[in-house]
Amino acid sequence: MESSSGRPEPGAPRHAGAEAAVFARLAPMPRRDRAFEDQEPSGRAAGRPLDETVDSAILGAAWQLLLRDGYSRMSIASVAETARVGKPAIYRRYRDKSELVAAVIADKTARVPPIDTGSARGDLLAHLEFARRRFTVRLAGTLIVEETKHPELVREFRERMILPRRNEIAGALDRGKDRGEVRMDLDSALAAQALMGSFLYQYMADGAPKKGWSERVLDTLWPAFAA
Amino acid sequence: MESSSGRPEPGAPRHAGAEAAVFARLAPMPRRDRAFEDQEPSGRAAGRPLDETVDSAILGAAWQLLLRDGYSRMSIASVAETARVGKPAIYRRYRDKSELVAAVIADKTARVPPIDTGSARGDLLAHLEFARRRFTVRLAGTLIVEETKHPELVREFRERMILPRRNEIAGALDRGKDRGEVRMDLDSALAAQALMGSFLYQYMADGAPKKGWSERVLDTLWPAFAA
DNA sequence: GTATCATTACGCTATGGTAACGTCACGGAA
DNA sequence: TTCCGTGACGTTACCATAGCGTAATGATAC
Repeated sequence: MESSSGRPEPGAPRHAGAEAAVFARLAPMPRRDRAFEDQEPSGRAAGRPLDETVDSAILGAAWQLLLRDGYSRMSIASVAETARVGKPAIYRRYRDKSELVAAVIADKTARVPPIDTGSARGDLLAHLEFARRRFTVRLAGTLIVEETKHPELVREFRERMILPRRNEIAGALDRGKDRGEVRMDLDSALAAQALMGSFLYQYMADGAPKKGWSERVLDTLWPAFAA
Repeated sequence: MESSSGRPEPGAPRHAGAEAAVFARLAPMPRRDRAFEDQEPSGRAAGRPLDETVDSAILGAAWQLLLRDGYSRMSIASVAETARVGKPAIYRRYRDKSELVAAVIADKTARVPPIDTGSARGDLLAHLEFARRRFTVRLAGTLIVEETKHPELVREFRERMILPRRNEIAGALDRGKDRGEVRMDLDSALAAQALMGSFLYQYMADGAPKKGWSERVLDTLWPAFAA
């Protein structure tokens, strides 16, 4: 039973036998660590290495299908097909679907573009516009539903996609305080939530907001932020 | 075959009724249409009538499982099992899963409790508290994901659960304007979105908010609303 | 020699949706 | 009251499909 895979990675059971997989729950990320730079100074590599173009094809396809179909409707087979890759190529890298999706989230991680227009209002407007064009409500929706079944996914999502952006916005407000544009006792995090939340709720109520929406929101809420 | 009425129909908004009429054009509806317009004058009923306890058991189970598992994971079989009902009893009422879920939404419809504390701040606080304890982010999430596949569901959700509440809150703000508590040029709908949206985003970022959260949000945003 | 690659197939389980069976509730007619 | 037709009831079985995860194969890259 012991998987015959002669995988050189001792600590990273990738897809072991059924029973081994149970214990493997503790060791996420099969071979993914390699992505963080091939430590292993010695050029160790028995056998053919993983193809990195396959890596990114899988991640790209998974991201695309996750957005389109949601978590539970996204199938490994469809990911493989979209990526023009065999299913085993996926299972070679990720133990199961949830691990793949976690990797996708990690891959797409935030990348909050550094926004600093010089004024708090300008920063907030830029963030709203960014959210309006990029924020993926559907992704948030499909992941939050998995809360009970896959809490790791929600944690990953929060820590990598939600919180960094909220903190970035809060930071813009804090800079505004230093410049005297924003009232000192404002709870920046709550303010950031109100802004981003407006977007979320707008999407829920009426669908994606149109151009000019960001300005209206900011005009409405700014009096609560201004010094 | 249009209607051999099978149901005595004592004002049962259950499956059919005006609410289900939304789907009437897409959906032939086996014998449900009759419920809201067919002649009940004559003691309409050939055969055994639908059991209303089964009606509500199905809706209750479906609601519960929809919240727990999300739309795509919720199965008809599990609904039947939870409701202690046979699958055919469900298919006798709804053509398919999406129609069942639409009926569930219709059934749970808003029921925005009339909130009127006498002050705009009091009303807003009450609404926030209500959302904090009752708003089902998971439901919103799972439905928004179905946007492309089942647009009717999203429409139903918006028109029955989201918009009525938003309008109720906006109404509270408008009453505040009349009393001079709220600034006249406030966009009430946007303000309502910011409040409810704060809740949504809070849930996404940190999970369900704790006690005291509503007050903090309101304290933060109120200056933007006040006259 | 080893481990990846794509392809194909397989076993298993879950699901949607339908059909058949015998039973039970109801209204209307005898 | 008795009987009958209608249609809902639960149960069980069934079909077709789809998904997950594994295995076998032959080729190919290190």
